[in-house]
Amino acid sequence: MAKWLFKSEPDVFSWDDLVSRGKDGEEWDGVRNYQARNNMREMKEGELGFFYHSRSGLEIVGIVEICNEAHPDSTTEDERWECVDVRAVKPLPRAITMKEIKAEPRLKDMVLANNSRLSVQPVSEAEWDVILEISGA
DNA sequence: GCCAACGTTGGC
DNA sequence: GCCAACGTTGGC
Repeated sequence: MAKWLFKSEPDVFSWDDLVSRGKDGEEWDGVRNYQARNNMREMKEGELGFFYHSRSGLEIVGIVEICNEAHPDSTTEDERWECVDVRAVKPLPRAITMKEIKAEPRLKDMVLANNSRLSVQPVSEAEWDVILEISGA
């Protein structure tokens, strides 16, 4: 199963906000970038992703699950934009910072470290495992 | 708060 | 179809 990573500014929508939505999760709306949208179209229900706090957080804080595959974004009439629904699964035992990711040779090719602008991105199985490992999971 | 990097827009 | 101008993102 593919792995993913979702970025959000904690001041706008944080991990705690997602946790508060419970098992129904939240629509990952507002994405207006084709690459990010295409990634969401690839997602299958039940796949997992990391939740990353950008800008004022700069760390991976938790694991989310895709609970609804791509559907039209309810926040726009523009039918180009689609989104998935995600729900919080569990927090990482320890948040992994951008600094740690950049310092870890095995994560040097991670999209997060190389294309800071992409808000929804794929994570390789190897990268996924390294993050869990250094987090102590 | 700054500004580099990136994506998008629109005039030609 | 090119590319300059513009707006936004996000690390620092």
